[in-house]
Parts: sequence; structure tokens; C-alpha cells
Amino acid sequence: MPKTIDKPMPIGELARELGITTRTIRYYEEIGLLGPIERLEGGARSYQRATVLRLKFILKMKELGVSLKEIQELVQNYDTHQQDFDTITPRLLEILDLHIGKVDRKIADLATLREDIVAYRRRILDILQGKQPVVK
Amino acid sequence: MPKTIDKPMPIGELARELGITTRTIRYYEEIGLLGPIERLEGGARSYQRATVLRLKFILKMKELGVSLKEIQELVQNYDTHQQDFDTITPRLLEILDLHIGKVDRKIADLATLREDIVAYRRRILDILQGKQPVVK
DNA sequence: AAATATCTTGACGCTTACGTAAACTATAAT
DNA sequence: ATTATAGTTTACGTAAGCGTCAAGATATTT
Repeated sequence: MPKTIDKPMPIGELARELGITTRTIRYYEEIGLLGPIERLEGGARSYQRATVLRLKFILKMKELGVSLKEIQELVQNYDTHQQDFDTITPRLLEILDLHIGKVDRKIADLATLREDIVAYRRRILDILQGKQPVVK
Repeated sequence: MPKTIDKPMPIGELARELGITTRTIRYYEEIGLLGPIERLEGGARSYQRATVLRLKFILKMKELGVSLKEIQELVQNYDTHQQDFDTITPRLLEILDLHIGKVDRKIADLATLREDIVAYRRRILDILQGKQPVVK
């Protein structure tokens, strides 16, 4: 197995690789999602492999509809339990379950909304065709 | 049939009756949803029956998930065609249909999202149980 | 007249997740 | 030395739909 040398990356390269903007990366750091980032002599940020993985995880969560605020909580666990996968995952599962519930509720709400719209639509049609007196 | 005397209302009363705040009513006026509103000598707004109906219609649309921006368009039609129900409703139906489509798409998206979350959840469980090497 | 209630306009606040300058610094290439 | 490229911080802008003062005018009741 070739052991890839994980040389640190500058912010621009990282952004390109992840398909996001540098602004986003700095923003995530700003709100405490990334923890402290190393700097080069000039003051430029330098990203280690661990941080890159962390960012990928964050993006994955976002993709799944988890808000940055909720991700913060996850990341806190991540920090306090220092990469301990077995300790973190239960909470992660909880959050995912919570999210599944939220999504289910949204779907149900939308289904109801759809029915309401259809019903209202029909009422209008009926009125148009004079089947009903125009009563608001 | 008793002909109800439709005496104009002040903003506070109207708000109470509709279950919204006066701020909301003024806001709707501000963004052009209500058209010109009559004033009393003192400068206070006075709402006629027609405006009240218009407001109720707006609230109904909102309830159905139509944004204020979309409602603006509807209301424009309403103004240009001066209460002509037969002219307005076709466009109203269009907008409602458009909305049904939007809702359907949202539901589909959420369903996909749900599947993704569940899949991710299962992956994590598998990893936890050591069925899979931890490969990101 | 004084207190109370309701009205007015104006304008900032809030939330989410960044976009977009502005003004500089640093590094690398020409 | 100059240009090009990438980095830095600070900070305001955006969308939606109002909430929430602030400060003053008006109206009614006591």
C-alpha cells in the first residue's frame, strides 16, 4: 500500500477540491465548525488531512439537510471525545433519526397542503361554472 | 335578507378580526398588496369591505403556501381586471396548478433525502459493528 | 385637564448561509 | 521592478415576513 504523503493545502486548493468557495470555509471556521487552523509564516491558512475530512463530513451532513447549528453540536461531540468514533456515532445516529422524523413531518405537511390546494382549485372551478353561488 | 351595513373599520379591529397584527396589514399595504387605503380626517386608515375581502383572499393564499411575491402578481390581475372574476380565475388556476407542481417536487425531493439519510444511517451502523472497514 | 387607547411614520432587528466588495499583504513569475 | 495570483480581515448586503421599539399625533373617556 502506497502511503500517500498528506501535505497541507492552502485554502484555495481545498475549496476547489470540495467544490465550495473559500468564503464558505472561512465562514465555517468563523462559527467554530473547524476548530483552530494552522497558519504559515505569512499568515495563510494551511489545512491538514484531518480538517479536510472534517469538512467533508460537514458537507455530507449539509447535503442531508442538517443545519449548521445542528452540525455544531455534532462537531462539539467530535472535539470533546477526540475522534472517538464509538462515542460519537450514537449521538450522530440520534441526530439522523431526529432528522428523519423532521423530514417525515415535512412530507406529511406538504401532502396536506397539496390536498388543500386541490380542494380550493376545485371550488374555484365550480364557481366558474356556476354550480355554486359566489359566496366568499 | 338583511342587508348588513358595511361600515369601515379601523386597522386594529380588522387585525383582531383576521387574527393578524396591524404591522402585517401595513406591511401588505407597503408592498402593494392592498392598493390605496382610505384615511379619516386624522390620517387613520379606514378599511372598506372590499379591502377586507381582499385581505382574506391574501391570507387564504398564504395559507396555501403562496409567497407574497406570487400573490402580488395575482393582485395585479385583480386590479387591472377590476374584480372581473371570470378573467381572473384562469390565472389563479394557473398559479394554483403551478403550486401543486412545486409541492409535488418538494415532496419528491424530501423522499429522496429521506432515503439518503436512512442509507447513511445504515452505513454508520455497519461501521459501528465492524462489518465494514472505516473508509471515508 | 389628564389619563388611556389607538393611530401614525420611520427604521432597525431577526434568521441562514454565505456573496461581494474594499483595502492590504505576501508570494511567485516575468 | 512590475504584474499576476492567492491570501488576509472587516464589514455590509441578501431574501421573507414581519417583530419591535421610538416618538409623536389623535380621540375618547373620566
